Amino acid sequence: MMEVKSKGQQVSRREEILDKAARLFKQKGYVATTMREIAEQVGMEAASMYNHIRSKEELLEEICARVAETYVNQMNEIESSDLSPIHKLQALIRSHISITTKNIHWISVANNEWRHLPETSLKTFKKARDTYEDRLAEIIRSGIDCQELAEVHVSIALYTILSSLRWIETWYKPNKAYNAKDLEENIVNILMNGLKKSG
Amino acid sequence: MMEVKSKGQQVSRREEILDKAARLFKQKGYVATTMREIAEQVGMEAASMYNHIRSKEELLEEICARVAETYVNQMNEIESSDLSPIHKLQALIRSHISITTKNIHWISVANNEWRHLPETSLKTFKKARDTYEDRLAEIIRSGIDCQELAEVHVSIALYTILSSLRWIETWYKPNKAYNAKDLEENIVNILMNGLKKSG
DNA sequence: CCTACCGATCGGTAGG
DNA sequence: CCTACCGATCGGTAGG
Repeated sequence: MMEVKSKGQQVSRREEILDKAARLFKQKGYVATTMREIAEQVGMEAASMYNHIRSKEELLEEICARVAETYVNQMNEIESSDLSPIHKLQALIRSHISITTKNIHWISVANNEWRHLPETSLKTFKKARDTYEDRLAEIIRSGIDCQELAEVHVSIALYTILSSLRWIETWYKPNKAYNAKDLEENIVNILMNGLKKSG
Repeated sequence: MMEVKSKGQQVSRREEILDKAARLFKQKGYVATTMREIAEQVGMEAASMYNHIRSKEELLEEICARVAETYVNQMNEIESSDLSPIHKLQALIRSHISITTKNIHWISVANNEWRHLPETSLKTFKKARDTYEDRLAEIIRSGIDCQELAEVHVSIALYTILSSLRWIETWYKPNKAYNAKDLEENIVNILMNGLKKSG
């Protein structure tokens, strides 16, 4: 449910193209990835892909749109819960890390290649992202107001949190000295104790 | 001295090309930026630029190399100081933020476009980056050993710090509600208090 | 520093 | 799903 890409053995040809594209877009960047390279990964000629997709841009659009939707769904769930601000924030961080480690290629593309979206979907994506940030900022603000959080500058705290989370896709490798749970515990610890009012 | 790009009124044509290129590379990405666009910003024909530079790749190489050098110089200074680990870490974070806000385009390009470097300079860049990370990790490790820092996972702490700093170039705008000093204070606060041993 | 131009490669289409 | 192919654009060179 919090998976960006579809699962199961029998995925459609279209899903396969999307997933191979996401991997290549992450690895080489959207502009530097050619349709011929994607086709090679899928195992067909470049021209044949156009029976399943409309354009290269459409691939990027779908990847970004699904990622945005996943984040919004997560935010909806947590925001409507009855947790206190600090616990909402904590839940969001955990959920964010979990989504990222599970869909690392897709998230990476949405985070780094969205500026190459064509105008209409670019606008939509930016709006979704801005709304997400506003809602997270509101949670931080509430936390400060009810004295659960230290009196940091809201937008600096916001971006410090998002930065720490967004960069997971850059350096996280599942086969490291720590697993996704360790990652979660450590990051939550560093961020939350830094934000928590000590006095 | 900690400036990546050269200052002064009378910069050479080459420096002008490099700086315009850095701005465009940050804005559109290296691959999506054309030599014709850079030329237009400089005010000449694309072909004319080749009297000042060798290739498009050379522009990226020089930008990345200068940024890497700046960071290494900064690390050398702080590492050889007689500060305690926690104060070294703090000094590094402050210096890092200062360098970033002063050379935002160049730093952004080095952080996001380095993978498009040609093989030889790619190797050099990666090595410089890895060494930098190792040295920073060593500072964190010392801080944990002498009980100045909490017992976090070193590499997770390392990347959480670097992430928070690297993303400044994405969202920092000098004309915001806070200036570079505010930014410094707030980030140092969030990160350090999260790392500092509370007991 | 410009005009003229080139080989390579790109995203995408026609037609089967 | 493939073969054949096209218009556009790219980084870069020749020659002045």
